[in-house]
Amino acid sequence: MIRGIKGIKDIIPDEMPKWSVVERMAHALAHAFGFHEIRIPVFERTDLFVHSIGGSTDIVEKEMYTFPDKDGTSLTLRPEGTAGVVRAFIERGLKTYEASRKLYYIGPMFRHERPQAGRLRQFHQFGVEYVGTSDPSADVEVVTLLWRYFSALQLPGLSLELNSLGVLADRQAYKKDLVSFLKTKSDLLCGNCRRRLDVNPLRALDCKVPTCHEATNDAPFLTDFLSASSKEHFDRVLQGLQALAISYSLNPRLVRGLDYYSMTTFEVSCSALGAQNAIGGGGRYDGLFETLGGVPTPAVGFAIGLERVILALPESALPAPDPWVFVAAFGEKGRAAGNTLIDSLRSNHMKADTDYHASTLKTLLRSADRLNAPYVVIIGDDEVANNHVILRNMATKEQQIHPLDTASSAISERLGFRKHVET
RNA sequence: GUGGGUGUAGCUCAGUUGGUUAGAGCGCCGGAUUGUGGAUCCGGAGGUCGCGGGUUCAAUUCCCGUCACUCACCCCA
Repeated sequence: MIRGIKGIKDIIPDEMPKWSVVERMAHALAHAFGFHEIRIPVFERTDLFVHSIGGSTDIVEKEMYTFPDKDGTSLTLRPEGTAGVVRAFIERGLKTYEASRKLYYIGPMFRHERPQAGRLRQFHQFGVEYVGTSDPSADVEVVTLLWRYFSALQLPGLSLELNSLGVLADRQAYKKDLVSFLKTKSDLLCGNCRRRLDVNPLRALDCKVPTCHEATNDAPFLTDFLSASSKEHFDRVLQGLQALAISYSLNPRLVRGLDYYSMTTFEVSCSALGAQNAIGGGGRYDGLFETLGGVPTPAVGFAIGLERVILALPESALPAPDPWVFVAAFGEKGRAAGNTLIDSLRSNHMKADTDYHASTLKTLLRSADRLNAPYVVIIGDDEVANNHVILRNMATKEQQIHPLDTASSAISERLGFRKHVET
């Protein structure tokens, strides 16, 4: 037997109702906020990710699925979506299209990590990118969409944290100060943090090793190093969120794992999730376009892990299943009439199905019961002889007779009408 | 990459201090007066006990290895 790949899951039909809800809500809210869908390739040149995400990040250092093309070009399965969107934006000249200011995507991402609860090697993200404005209102809008999306799906135990990384000059001044501080505490730091003291000292701030946490207790805050304009930008973002009654907390330790972030960063965690509790996050990346060879263009976006959303999704977020009829047709004439009726119901956009394995009324009803059919149409030789069918409500056991020639439209109308009333 | 846990029926799991035909619940199939489902009762199908090797008269059970799944570290969504 040939097995699937570790950390790469099939999404089986049983799980699809949740996926449908989660994806439909993403499309619906993204559209409501004026974002337009973009579909970008699942693999790109490796350089794209190295230059955007950053060579010293974990993603690039050890988590990418990289392989040579036939001509030797190094290609990589996308570990995230922003790099590809920005590449497409620059390469295709999307700047000239009004719709391209606000983009969103849904699709699979790939990272070679050890799988665990809420972490897979192929996982799916819903992300948005608001391109071309540095107005703090854009930051607010993106965070608002993120928050409204989770609220609409009724996810429990959410908390939103924000931080500002400032502009590059702010961070450089801060890094200098932080490194000299950390060096005084280096005996407390874990090996990992000590190693990246020079390349990525900010990471020590959100290291979970207790001694590191202790060591960084009195560390200087990046917030204190923000320039006046950075600070003003961040304040306006926070005011915007307050005005919309979106509650958040400030986390000066919030450091994101991708190098391209600047200014506003944010993350939503979900207490219903377990160890991998980051369900969505993002921030501003004003320098990325330039890094990738485009004209300097400010932008802000987020990415949401859909598997994690599904793990936290309550049953109440699922819509009631559509009404449908199971056609219980038996006997020679009954089955023939049943097949015609099924086709006619389907032509009326009424979901109709049967079970050819069952041949008696008893087994047909049992099958209908197992399939959770709310209604069953009974049609045997007797019904055909009498020119009618029986419509049975499985929950109430109530049965009514419909003339055979108008049964399809009568049933479609009746159950279709119910559908509109219920939803 | 590192650590822990677990691999026995379709699913959830017992069990064998090494010993003949390996169990339960759920599910599935059939039946319990002929054309009315779920409940109950009766019957039935279904397992190389993850894989490989070792010890032994004998291994599903003990030992070693290996693979898979899983949780956690790390990191992120």
